[in-house]
Amino acid sequence: MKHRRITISDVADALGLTKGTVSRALNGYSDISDGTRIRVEKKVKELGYRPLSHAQAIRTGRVRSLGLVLQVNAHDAQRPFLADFLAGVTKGASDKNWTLTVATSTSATDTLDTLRRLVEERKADGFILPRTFRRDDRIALLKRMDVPFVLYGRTKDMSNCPSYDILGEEAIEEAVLRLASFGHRRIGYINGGLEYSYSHVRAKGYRSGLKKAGIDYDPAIVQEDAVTVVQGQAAGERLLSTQAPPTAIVCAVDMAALGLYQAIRTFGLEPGRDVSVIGYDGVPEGAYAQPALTTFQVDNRRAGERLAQLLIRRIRDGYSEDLIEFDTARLVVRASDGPPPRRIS
Amino acid sequence: MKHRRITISDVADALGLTKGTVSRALNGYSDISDGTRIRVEKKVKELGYRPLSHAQAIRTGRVRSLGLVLQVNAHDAQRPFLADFLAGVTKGASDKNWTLTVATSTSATDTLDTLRRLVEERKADGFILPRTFRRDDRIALLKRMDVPFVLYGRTKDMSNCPSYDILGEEAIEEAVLRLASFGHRRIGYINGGLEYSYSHVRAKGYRSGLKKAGIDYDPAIVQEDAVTVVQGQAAGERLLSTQAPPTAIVCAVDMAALGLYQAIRTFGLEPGRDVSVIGYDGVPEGAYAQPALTTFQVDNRRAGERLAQLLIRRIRDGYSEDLIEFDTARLVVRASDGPPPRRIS
DNA sequence: TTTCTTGCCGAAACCGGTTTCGTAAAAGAG
DNA sequence: CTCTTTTACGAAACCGGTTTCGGCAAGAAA
Repeated sequence: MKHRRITISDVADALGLTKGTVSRALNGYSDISDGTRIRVEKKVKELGYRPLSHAQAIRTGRVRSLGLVLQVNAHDAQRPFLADFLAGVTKGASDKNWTLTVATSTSATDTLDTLRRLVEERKADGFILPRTFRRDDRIALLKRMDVPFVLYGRTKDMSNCPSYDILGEEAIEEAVLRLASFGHRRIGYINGGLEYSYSHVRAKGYRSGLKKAGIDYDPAIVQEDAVTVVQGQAAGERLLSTQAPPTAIVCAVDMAALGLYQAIRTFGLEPGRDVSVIGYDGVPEGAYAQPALTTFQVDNRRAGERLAQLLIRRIRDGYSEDLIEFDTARLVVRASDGPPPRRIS
Repeated sequence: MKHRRITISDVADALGLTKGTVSRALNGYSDISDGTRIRVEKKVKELGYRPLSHAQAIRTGRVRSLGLVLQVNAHDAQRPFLADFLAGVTKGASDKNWTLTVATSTSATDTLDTLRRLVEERKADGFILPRTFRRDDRIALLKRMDVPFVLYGRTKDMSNCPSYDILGEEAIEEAVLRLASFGHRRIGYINGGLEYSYSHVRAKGYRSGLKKAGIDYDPAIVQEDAVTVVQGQAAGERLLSTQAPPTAIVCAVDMAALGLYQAIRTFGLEPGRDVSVIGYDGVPEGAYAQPALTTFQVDNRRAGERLAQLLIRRIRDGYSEDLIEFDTARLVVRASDGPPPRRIS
């Protein structure tokens, strides 16, 4: 025979109580004496009883699960950060005895459909929204359906939006100042796509860095929409083709920086020596590149864990102002930046 | 007021039926007339009714969810394949209206605990076991608890094990034969860890390839336990330090091949020209490496999708022999292999 | 016409929990 | 020592589905 799983009634019977009493004892109701509460807890451990979360869910409406919808067709920088991020999220979730339900989608509308389906079938009590856009339909949808969520990133209208984000503006500003302190005066910038909110954040850091360094902003040495190696290479070639090409370039995304390497070599120059490069993300490839890429490392595991905790609190206690957190990226100095080359001519 | 979700009773009331009848109509019972069945389906669509999966689960015992426990401390080659794999699994699952529950663990025993917890709380009806070991405790545990699973890979005792795997032996054999046809006679091999079943599979392919090429097996040019760049580099240095170093090296894992590149350069040689290299996995880094890595590409998205389908069939219909599938890896010819260098001396 | 099937649906139990409500016993107040 | 309040638990409803069982009505067989 299959060993039948033990239910709350088994626990109740073993103690001569009713299942209602056992349930209240386990859920911390105040009308249970300490004596019985302890007896119940002991018996639960003894019998190895664990409530079925979906049996609880039917009454409480909570499945104790976090939802995550990943859009994966975009063959962008999503890849490297995923494993760490998942590790963080599931850590944060399982610490509180929650689980994670993941789904994938292939387009923005597909993402919305998937979210809707998960909500309707109540597969999750709330959602983590990674890679937020400036204007994000997911947020609008979930707000309309009154479903809790937390952002990894920011968005235009942050009202009632619990969120966690890295201070990319600080990092990029620091990158600019660092290059300026090396003596660079022509510092270019390769940004990500403007639909992403992080691109605006980091661009802001670029400008404030220039201002603090007393350098004028020159749109001729700023590029956009580069999040892959190929796009980074193209953007780099455009920058280096300008009349007064930059001697240092900050990239909003590591993968673009790696593409920039190739562009630099196309011009017969050497990254790190002739043109300084500083990236952002901390992708593993950067450490193996030649020269190893100086970059700002983001701790995605920590991000995932914090996001899970924030979301659980949001689900349990509702929205409050203190559900907004920021963290910093860590500068990892390697070999791709330094003083500008001495002018020979 | 919050808009109450519509239940099966709402559908029943709207049609003047009982919820039991509606339930049977939707679940294909034969004692429902076609007329009412159609009326029910129309009304369901009209009202936008969707059953709560956890409400169904309480009676049926099925939560319609697949479980996946990833061990992520091992900072190995797991990383790149994850996004595609997840995309495949969730695709296969959601096509049948199932979902995916993921958890992570940091050690082998942690994995077992996590599996147990998910089973006890019934967070999943079955599990996908990635990266199978020769001797795998997860399999033993799930068999003992009578929980369905499917392997991505093989194991020593395959009895009653639904599985999907890539024919790594064929790929590696082809790699050896390809190198032999270029004229190589000293073909080395860098294997993965012997705890993984895939290492045995691919080693078998190496030997059979040698045999078909009429080359004797020489343990002096075979290395093991290399799954990272660093390990690959170390293994490569050992191979190249031998008395009669190989002119071509096959790697069981791409990341090791990328490490091998560095080892080759350490010896003042150039990968692809002086020493041919063929990898296996198809990691994206390989395409950007110099020279671009010739490798066997594994379609992890397809693997995930097939695994999900196999597992759902296993859960629904029980085990049968046709739940074992194999697929092939696709040779991607790039620039890291070719004829051996002409002997100058 | 009577009897036996068969088709089709209602009624109710059931799954494993949570929550409300009522009340006996114990404790406190007068 | 009575009366009121509190404590601590039992009883039962409830959540939203699924499944079993029984029976009415229509059609088939006798």
